[in-house]
Amino acid sequence: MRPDDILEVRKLHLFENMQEDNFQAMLNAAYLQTFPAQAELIREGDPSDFLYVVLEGTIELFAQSNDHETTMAMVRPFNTFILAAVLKDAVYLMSARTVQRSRVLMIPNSNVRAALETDSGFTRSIVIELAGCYRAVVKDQKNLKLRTTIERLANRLIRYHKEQGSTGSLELFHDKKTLASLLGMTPENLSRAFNTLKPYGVRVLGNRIELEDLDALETFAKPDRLIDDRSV
Amino acid sequence: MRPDDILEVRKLHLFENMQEDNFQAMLNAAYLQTFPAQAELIREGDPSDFLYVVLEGTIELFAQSNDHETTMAMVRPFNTFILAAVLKDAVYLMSARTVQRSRVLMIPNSNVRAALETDSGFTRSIVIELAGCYRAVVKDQKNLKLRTTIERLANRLIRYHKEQGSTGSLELFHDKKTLASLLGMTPENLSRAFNTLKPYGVRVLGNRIELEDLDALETFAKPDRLIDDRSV
DNA sequence: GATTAGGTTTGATATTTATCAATTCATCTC
DNA sequence: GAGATGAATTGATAAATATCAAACCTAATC
Repeated sequence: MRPDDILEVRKLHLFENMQEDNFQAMLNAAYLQTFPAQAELIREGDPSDFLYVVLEGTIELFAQSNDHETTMAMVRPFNTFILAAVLKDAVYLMSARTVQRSRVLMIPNSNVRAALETDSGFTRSIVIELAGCYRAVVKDQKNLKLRTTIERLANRLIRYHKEQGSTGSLELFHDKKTLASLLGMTPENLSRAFNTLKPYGVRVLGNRIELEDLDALETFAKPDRLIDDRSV
Repeated sequence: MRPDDILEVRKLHLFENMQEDNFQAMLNAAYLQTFPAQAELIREGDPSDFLYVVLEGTIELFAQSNDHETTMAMVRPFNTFILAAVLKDAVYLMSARTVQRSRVLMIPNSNVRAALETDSGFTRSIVIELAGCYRAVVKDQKNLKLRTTIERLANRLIRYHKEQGSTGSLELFHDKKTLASLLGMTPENLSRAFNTLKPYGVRVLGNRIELEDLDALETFAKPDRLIDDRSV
């Protein structure tokens, strides 16, 4: 494992309150793996074996039922995924695959839960992390139940725009098919939703989106900090 | 506070690993309140002040945005609500109101978080509880994104039927308007969804629903343990 | 027991969203 | 540069869901 990777992992909120020796023990037990694009990391229904930390690349969390598939979330560095399944020692509720070639740290389930018992700083961090995950899903659910597809797209564009420095344009890090699924709609509808937003200054240039009239877009989208603000 | 209430609270998974003196201290700081029907307990966007434990009655958690309102969950004894907001010391993401006259234990935010720091048994229970809450919302989201309204209704009926002892009939504990919102549809559509399920042996008698052909209903609903099984 | 209020159902219709098929576009390979 | 592949878009249509209005039912009130 590269020294600056260790540093990055150490800086994660989840690990920053952990005692140094516990952190080292956990790292020693962990595996660092690089996966090619489109590799399946976990499958829903399987018992949880590792806690995953994304160091490089992008991971798609998705779920299936009755021949339908939907994207639940995209995980980018330096975030963890499927923490809840590990803590409850339960089966995964979501599957995970790489989008691009990705580097991932895998910490065995048993080591995470051992550290949970012995390191109170780690335990407190886990509580905060989990509470944050919970609130993120609740916001997602409000987004789904209270907005139309077009409103969801508009607000997502505003969010990405802000995250990328409010420069008047933004880049989509996943293809439109995935974005559509993430927003709970079909690719065809996403395409039409972009057209509907044209009068509000939304220009689509492949993966680059230009927002030429942010005020108009925000008036339309009516962003709500209790849904869209990741930090709340 | 009645002795058997204390006993019930003590038995909650959230408190069962707490040290006796910490539990007593927390209880001493808590308020026991009885609210009439339709009383608003908390409003989304307000800073969190209490952790709530439902001892009697039913609480509806709901959210609003742009003149729309949706029911997020119904909380019955003996469960807690808005734990995540308290732990993060953040604003509420959901509002809460009583459905019927309800008795509720209110533990001040600061006492919960103090106990979190000092009582490691409590901290571990919180981790498990939170992880469970997270997984419940993830299941909800899969339910919303992967199923039609009619499938959601069918599976919900099967779940209530099982929870109530699989006697061939079940009772709805909330009115149909609320059930519709919980399932992400309008009351009119819920009514029509019930009609659509008639060929599968679903009989509606006010708040009582009879399932006369459970096999047929399950064949239609295709229940999925990774969505419908509360214990997974 | 008549009256009222609110929940529920039904009917007619509109809107939203999905599906299917065809076409365009971009990218990669040879 | 031709061909092949898959994503993205467009058009036509179907299905799902919401809306609006009216009727109906039920329970509470006076």
